[in-house]
Amino acid sequence: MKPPNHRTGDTPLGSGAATLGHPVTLKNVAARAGVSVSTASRALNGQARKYRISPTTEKAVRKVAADLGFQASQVARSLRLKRSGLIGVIVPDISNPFFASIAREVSLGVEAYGFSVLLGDSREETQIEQRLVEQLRAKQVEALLVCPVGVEPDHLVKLDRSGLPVVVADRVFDGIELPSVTSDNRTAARAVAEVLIEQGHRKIGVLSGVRDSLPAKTRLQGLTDAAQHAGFHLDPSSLAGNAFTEQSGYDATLELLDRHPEMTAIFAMCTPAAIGSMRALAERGIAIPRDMSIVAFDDHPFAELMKTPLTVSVQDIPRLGRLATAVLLKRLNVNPSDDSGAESNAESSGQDLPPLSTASEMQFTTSLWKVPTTLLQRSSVAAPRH
Amino acid sequence: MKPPNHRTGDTPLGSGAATLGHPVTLKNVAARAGVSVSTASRALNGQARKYRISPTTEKAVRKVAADLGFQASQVARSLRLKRSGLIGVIVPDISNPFFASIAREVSLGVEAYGFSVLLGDSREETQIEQRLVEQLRAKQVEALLVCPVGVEPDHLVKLDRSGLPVVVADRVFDGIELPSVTSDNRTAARAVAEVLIEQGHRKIGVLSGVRDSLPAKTRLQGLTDAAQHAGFHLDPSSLAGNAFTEQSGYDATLELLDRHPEMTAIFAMCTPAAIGSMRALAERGIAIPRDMSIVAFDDHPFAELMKTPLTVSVQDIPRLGRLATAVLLKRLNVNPSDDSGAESNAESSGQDLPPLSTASEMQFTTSLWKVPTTLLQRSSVAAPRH
DNA sequence: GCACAGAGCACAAACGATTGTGCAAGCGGC
DNA sequence: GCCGCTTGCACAATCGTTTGTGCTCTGTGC
Repeated sequence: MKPPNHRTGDTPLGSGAATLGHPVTLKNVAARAGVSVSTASRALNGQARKYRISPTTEKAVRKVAADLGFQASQVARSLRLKRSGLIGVIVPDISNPFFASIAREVSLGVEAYGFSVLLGDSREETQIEQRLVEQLRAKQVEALLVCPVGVEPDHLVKLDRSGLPVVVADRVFDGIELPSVTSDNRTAARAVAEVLIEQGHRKIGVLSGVRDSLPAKTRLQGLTDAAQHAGFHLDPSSLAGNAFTEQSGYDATLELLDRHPEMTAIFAMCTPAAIGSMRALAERGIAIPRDMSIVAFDDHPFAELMKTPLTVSVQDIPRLGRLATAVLLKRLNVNPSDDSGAESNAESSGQDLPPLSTASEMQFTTSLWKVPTTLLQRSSVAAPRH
Repeated sequence: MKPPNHRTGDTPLGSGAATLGHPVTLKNVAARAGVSVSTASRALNGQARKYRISPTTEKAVRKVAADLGFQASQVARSLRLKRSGLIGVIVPDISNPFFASIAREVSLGVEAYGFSVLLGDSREETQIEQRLVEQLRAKQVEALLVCPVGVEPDHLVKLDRSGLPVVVADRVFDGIELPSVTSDNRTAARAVAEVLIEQGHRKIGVLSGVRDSLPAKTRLQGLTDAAQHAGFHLDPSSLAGNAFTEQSGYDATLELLDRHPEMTAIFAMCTPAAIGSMRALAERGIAIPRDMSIVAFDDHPFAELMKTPLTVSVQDIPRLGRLATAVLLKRLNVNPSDDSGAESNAESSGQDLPPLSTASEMQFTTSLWKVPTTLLQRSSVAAPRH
């Protein structure tokens, strides 16, 4: 009828992919193979037996498809199947290795099931986060993994209720009605605080992350636990900062130095804040650990290599990412070894994830999974000189 | 006819988004507003005037849409418009801040134009890279930014020829027929090499990245330039390694230490390799810079904070990312200030990008843009002791 | 009283896939 | 020779949009 195979057909030889413009469509394949579109579709989707397509025909279709370099349009497919194969991942800052690692694990983990990751960088701004959520929703993502920026999880809860599975990681909120994945911050905070306390520190300044976020609250809780156990308590005025950023750590440190000159140690709620703090301390000529001890939480994998040693509580970030991925997949009802998946990565199937083995609790709306942390002591702590 | 507004209609009050399942479609909106789908579509797309929809009707439609929380399905839209609004970004390792920064800039830069970024992590494997390319192609990405893994750009060139705009960054290839963005590696390499040479180093070991990649070749070239200028030349046997990875740096260092015990300095082609090298040196009890000097290229922003100081050539990564984004956008024919874009980020429009001001050269298939680098000297270099 | 213009909207055909169902052969049994 | 079963495939509806075209009014000029 139309001259469709003129262009695709007159390349030197029928082999190779489409040469230009001409998106190779199923219709083309079908025409060239001399069958109908439906037959072509079934032949290519392994539905040959089911719909009684002869092996001869099937092979013919496959050959033509291969020759033409046919790739089914996922958008048409999505429309029909109501499955976009897209998963949204929204993080506050992808250039932060912590979030990058999480994104990475999700990307690797879902790839085997034919999903792709749509990336969103909220720049630590709630407003942008919301815009991204809308943008990704419009793109029909099938699920969302969010490391929320701040303190407003409401729009996420609403989204989840409206049928789009949402999983939150790291920046988890208290009583949030969403499946969440985070580290065991309380235990970790206590452990890291005890390093200070055992050295005799009592005047401890805290560089806080977003105050209302669960990580911040829980880490504070762990510190309080440790203090209480050691028989003292922390004055609320020794808290400063309100963000998980380097800038916040810098500002908060200066603030604390002014407010509490007697301070002998700093408890940073994240590595970026610790780095900002170090900058501030360096500017004031305060040496670590001679004049000031410092401990922190590991938000990224380079802490190990930093010039000022830093005692940190190390999160198993890839594991956290894998756990989040597993939760996502469960919510998407893809049992590992379902689709074309089950290829190589057995680990992404949740085997190494204890909480997931109890697969029963995976039908939930609100559960909190925790990943254990380890303590890495480096010489950023000494006894106080005062 | 059908009872479509039964479900969407009986939520407590028409306000708020869809409560469950019911994807709010244009048809719903139209029905509720008492108009046809086409009218609804035009009303919502600002085509009211053009198609003589009365302002009354237009407002009514808008209101209903807002009430229902209507969001046009991008997949249906894509199908019709043949524009997916998707841009693929494929990098060897997203958890490497260098690539993460690039991905970030792309994500931020294209967001204003309604594009989203589909992320692919090739794990430094050509095979996976190719699989990802196919996967993203099927998802109908409108353009691809690739930081290729290795040495085979052919499939990318073919892709570009077949009509899918491809831009490559960083891991650029010699004579590759694709628009490329990279740093000015030759100059940078020369500068960093001269730091060694001026201290008297002549026995220099080189930790190479992928041998056939342009960054590796060009950086070697810069080193050779510097050597030649200083009146000596490098033995090919002083090269080791063949990947931009920490492992490669580690292995190559051990190899070189055995092969050339007289070596006094190391020239690492990337920071991960430098880090691997440091590990190897530490294991052998070799101190920096006392026993061995080392210089490197900045692949990530934390070099500044590392415990062993490292003299590096610093790439302006965000700028590289923005440049790549600008090239992408150009190839997509979105002039900044076209769409709903032109919001805030003036910088992403290419203003800060000198090579782009010459907008004429943007219609190309094969151009190489370079971003300047700076030199950051830190005490990882001392005079040789031998 | 009629033609005609413009306003205001509806119809229907795409886009590229999937899938339930229907239709035409071929073949064996009686 | 007819019925019925199997085989092998084609038809057509559908997913949710966009958009060219055509239809029906209302009002005006003459």
